[in-house]
Amino acid sequence: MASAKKSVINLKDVRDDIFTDRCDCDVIHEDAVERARENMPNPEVQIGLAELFKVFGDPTRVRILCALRQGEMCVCDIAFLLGMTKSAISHQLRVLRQTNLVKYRKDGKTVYYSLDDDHVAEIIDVGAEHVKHTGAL
Amino acid sequence: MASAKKSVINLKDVRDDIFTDRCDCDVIHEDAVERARENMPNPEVQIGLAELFKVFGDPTRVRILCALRQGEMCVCDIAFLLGMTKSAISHQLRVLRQTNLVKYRKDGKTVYYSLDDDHVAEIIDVGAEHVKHTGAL
DNA sequence: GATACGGTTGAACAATTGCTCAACCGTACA
DNA sequence: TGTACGGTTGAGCAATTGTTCAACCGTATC
Repeated sequence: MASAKKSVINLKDVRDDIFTDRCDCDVIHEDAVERARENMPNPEVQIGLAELFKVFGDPTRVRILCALRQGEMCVCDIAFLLGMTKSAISHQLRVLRQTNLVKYRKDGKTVYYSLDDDHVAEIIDVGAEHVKHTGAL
Repeated sequence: MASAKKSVINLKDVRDDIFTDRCDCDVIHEDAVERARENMPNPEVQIGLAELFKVFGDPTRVRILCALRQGEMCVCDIAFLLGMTKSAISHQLRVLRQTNLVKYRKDGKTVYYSLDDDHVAEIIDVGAEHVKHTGAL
């Protein structure tokens, strides 16, 4: 839980999965497997991807990110906007902080949060485009 | 669970969250809240985003998608590549099918899976770029 | 100093989730 | 027809996760 690394997903476990052969079948198309193995992002990036998207994959967190995409806000503002408690929002902001998706600045009692990186907005936009395009709802 | 809609996240519950005021504080910056409320994607898109990213947010599923990004593969190939059982892979492929991220074709006993949409590859790429850029591991 | 308020935190609980296991379906081939 | 194999499925279990609740920290104001 409060492991040394901030990783939500245990990298070692996944590595074990990768290198321990638990497969219950033979390869049918060696060429396809070889092509995939060579061109896929390396395991570290794969796990990083899963961790990144996992954070985006919660309604509360993604709504917070959508809100912050429009400009910085304090915890109370976000709580009011989403109709949730400060505590619930603060817990999720902690996750977003630890994964470097938001940054913050303090001013007196107030803490202002904002997106940490242009990539974050970009990911939201690409995702939103897909959602609208497929109407997958 | 096996609800009428294929939604993993219950849209109605989130709507209730949105419109039921569970906030335990006052707005501090009305302008910021109003700006966010006006410019955020609508609730349907917000939930769609969370559902989409939730699917990407699992190591096994994202690795499957990374593999299929290099070309179509059958279940056995994927199982071998990831060192997992056909069953485990098949369960995850079902999720990917239901969310329209992969499509498939049958040929005899074999089922070939591939990405359903260019957006899927795009999302992987944008995410991978962010992961490499931040070194957030 | 006392009070109020923005914000954080940890424990606990309910809900969700991914894999395993065993059984099963369909197609191919002997 | 029987056997083998690719693939799917449902139940069950262990692990993870998001919210609530209560307590607490810091800063500002009286």
